[in-house]
Amino acid sequence: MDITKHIGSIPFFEELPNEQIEDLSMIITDQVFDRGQIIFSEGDDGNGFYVVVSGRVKIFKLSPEGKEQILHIFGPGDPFGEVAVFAGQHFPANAEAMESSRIFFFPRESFSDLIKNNPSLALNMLAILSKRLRRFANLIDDLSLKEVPGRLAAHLLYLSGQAEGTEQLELNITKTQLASLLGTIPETLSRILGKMSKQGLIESDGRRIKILDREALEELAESGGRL
Amino acid sequence: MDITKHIGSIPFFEELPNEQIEDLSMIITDQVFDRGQIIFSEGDDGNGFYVVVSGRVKIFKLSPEGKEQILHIFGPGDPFGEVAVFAGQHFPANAEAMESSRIFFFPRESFSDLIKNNPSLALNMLAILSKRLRRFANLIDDLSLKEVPGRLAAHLLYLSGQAEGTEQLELNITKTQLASLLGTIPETLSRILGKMSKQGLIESDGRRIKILDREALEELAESGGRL
DNA sequence: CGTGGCCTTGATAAAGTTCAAGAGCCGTGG
DNA sequence: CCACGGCTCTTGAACTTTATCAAGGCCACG
Repeated sequence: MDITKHIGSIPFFEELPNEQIEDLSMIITDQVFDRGQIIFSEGDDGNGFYVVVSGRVKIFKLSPEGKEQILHIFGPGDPFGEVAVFAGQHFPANAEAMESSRIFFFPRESFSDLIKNNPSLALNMLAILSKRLRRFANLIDDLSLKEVPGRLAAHLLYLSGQAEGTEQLELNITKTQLASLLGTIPETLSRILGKMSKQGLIESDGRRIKILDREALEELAESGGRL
Repeated sequence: MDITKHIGSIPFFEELPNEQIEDLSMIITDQVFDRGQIIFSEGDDGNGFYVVVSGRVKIFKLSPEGKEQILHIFGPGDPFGEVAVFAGQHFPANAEAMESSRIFFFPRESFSDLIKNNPSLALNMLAILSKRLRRFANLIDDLSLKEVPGRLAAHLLYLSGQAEGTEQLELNITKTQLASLLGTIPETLSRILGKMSKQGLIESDGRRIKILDREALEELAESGGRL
């Protein structure tokens, strides 16, 4: 098995001495999930956490009527479900494989033992949780203070920040999912993309979006914006 | 000074050996903030974190037009601003004293040293951050999936859960602040409280609110609810 | 080639915000 | 002691944003 290789390449475990990586490899469960398969559901007992090895996983909440709000989309190297390990017992949201994905599972006990002996691991984990808190704070801010065009503008700028330089973006999710990520519905998203195109802010062709007027987008994102 | 006594009584530091509490007391800055005074602003450099000793502190985001979304309200024993210590450098939101408050400040360096030697401290911190993530996830869920009546119902039930048993609640914040906490504005909150009263779900008199029909409220909170 | 998912567009309706005005409350200072 | 200013809360009316419902087009995959 090449499990140890995989573990070593998870950013989060990088600094771990080989010895401990081998220990880890003994307690890991290695699983593959098909596209659409549920990894865990809100309220399930969480007796460990997961790391994406390959593929993508979406973390989301469901309203009683079945509408979903996506909280995160995680890819290779990203841990998820850790909240259940440190606070309380059950998962606060649902996790589903967006495509065929390989996932490592780390049982709670062994992991918290590990942390007790590895302060740097704890600090890593603290950094990860802190970053998520920060992102959530922004999302809450956006949801309550900005309207959809503002949220979309902010998101596009965020994406272009990732892929630095280029004004040319490629969505790696469907527009329906993007809508859910922005806290709205596909119809509304579609209309707003339309308006933005008509006003020359962007060019939108399927999953390809080109930023034409970055300043105007920034203005929109800042101001909470109307179109 | 009785700083050590105060530190010992912060839940979070409880398990710390006396020695280290004394070490801590050497590096703490002890400050008093008046009502309305800003403790830090979004974007400020965060070279440490805070703990409320007495009083109350509100953590919030501001829209460019000045509308605020309250993220947390913290009281005695609650730490805040830790995100800046573990992830990145600047504070992701604003902090303001809601009343005259005594606050301890812990410089980043010394605190992260401390954590390196105290795994249980790290675990405590992880638990705190995890709980906040969980609360945020719920808030996001509410904001995007529920309408205001549903959020209000959920919040009232949450409050009554705290003060266990009684159906009689006393808000300890203004209705304007409650509106901000729910992601809406005072006018809307006022109207919805009015409707709930008319329909016999609650009785509302100033800051005193009495739950008359708990089941109906639960139904509202569950279903995302209309009135 | 048909079926299902995804995307778009239109008409309609609901929820919430904005703006404006007024009432109640409280602490300060004349 | 009373009046003033400031703040909170409430209510009404107009308006805006967004969701809902319905229908049609497109594309990929079996």
